[in-house]
Amino acid sequence: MLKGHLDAIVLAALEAGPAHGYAIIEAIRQRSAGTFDLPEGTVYPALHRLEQASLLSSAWTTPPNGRRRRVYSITRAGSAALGERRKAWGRFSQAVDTALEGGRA
Amino acid sequence: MLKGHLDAIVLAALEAGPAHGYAIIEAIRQRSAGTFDLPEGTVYPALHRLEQASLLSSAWTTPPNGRRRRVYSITRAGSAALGERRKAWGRFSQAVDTALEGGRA
DNA sequence: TCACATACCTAGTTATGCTAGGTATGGAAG
DNA sequence: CTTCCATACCTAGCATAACTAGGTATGTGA
Repeated sequence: MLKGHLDAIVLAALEAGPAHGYAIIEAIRQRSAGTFDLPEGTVYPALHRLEQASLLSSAWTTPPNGRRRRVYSITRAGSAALGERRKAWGRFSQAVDTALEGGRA
Repeated sequence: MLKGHLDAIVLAALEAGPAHGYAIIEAIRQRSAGTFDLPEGTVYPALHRLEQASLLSSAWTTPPNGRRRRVYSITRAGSAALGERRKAWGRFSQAVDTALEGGRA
């Protein structure tokens, strides 16, 4: 369970440049050092959600020798949202750290 | 949204000693420096869940000059589970950190 | 031609946190 | 003495999110 931070992770994966669903899954696996090996049923709905929210845009591509792919790009709003999410994650993880340690930190 | 880490936070709050629901809410608020100001509708069901799972035990108390209170204590299994949760949180937060930073960390 | 990897999708289940109510008592204020 | 507030407990039902478990289709190599 990714506990609500999936959106930020997907946005971050697309920050480096556009990619299609399968590649995003692979990128997340590598960027998290293997910890997040996400099933398609998790990622595809998330991509649709993010596009619905205008944080991503998508376009179908059919390269001459390849399969059809839906390539996602992060939008301006998506970059802004990612910035927010990163800050929110920082605050959240800090708070959990101190709560788990007894408030001593 | 506490995103699945509520149980660990509640267990950690009870590590210092038994407490009743209202006091636990207060303790969590202080231990998280005000970040987690949890509604009762979040905490009470969580306490019941944790007792159901034998990670907590409870007893009613009626102090001579006070109201009835249900005091929760962490069990042996609860302490063990808390240890696990702390480790899981460490792994999880580390993975999110690197995923958000681009895997450079 | 048969299997496998790539590539996409969705319906339905489950878990969990929260909203929005409700009950009851002790103490303070008027 | 009654009215209000803080304390203290509870639950039904809602919303969201991630995952399970399917399905479709195509290119590639055996």
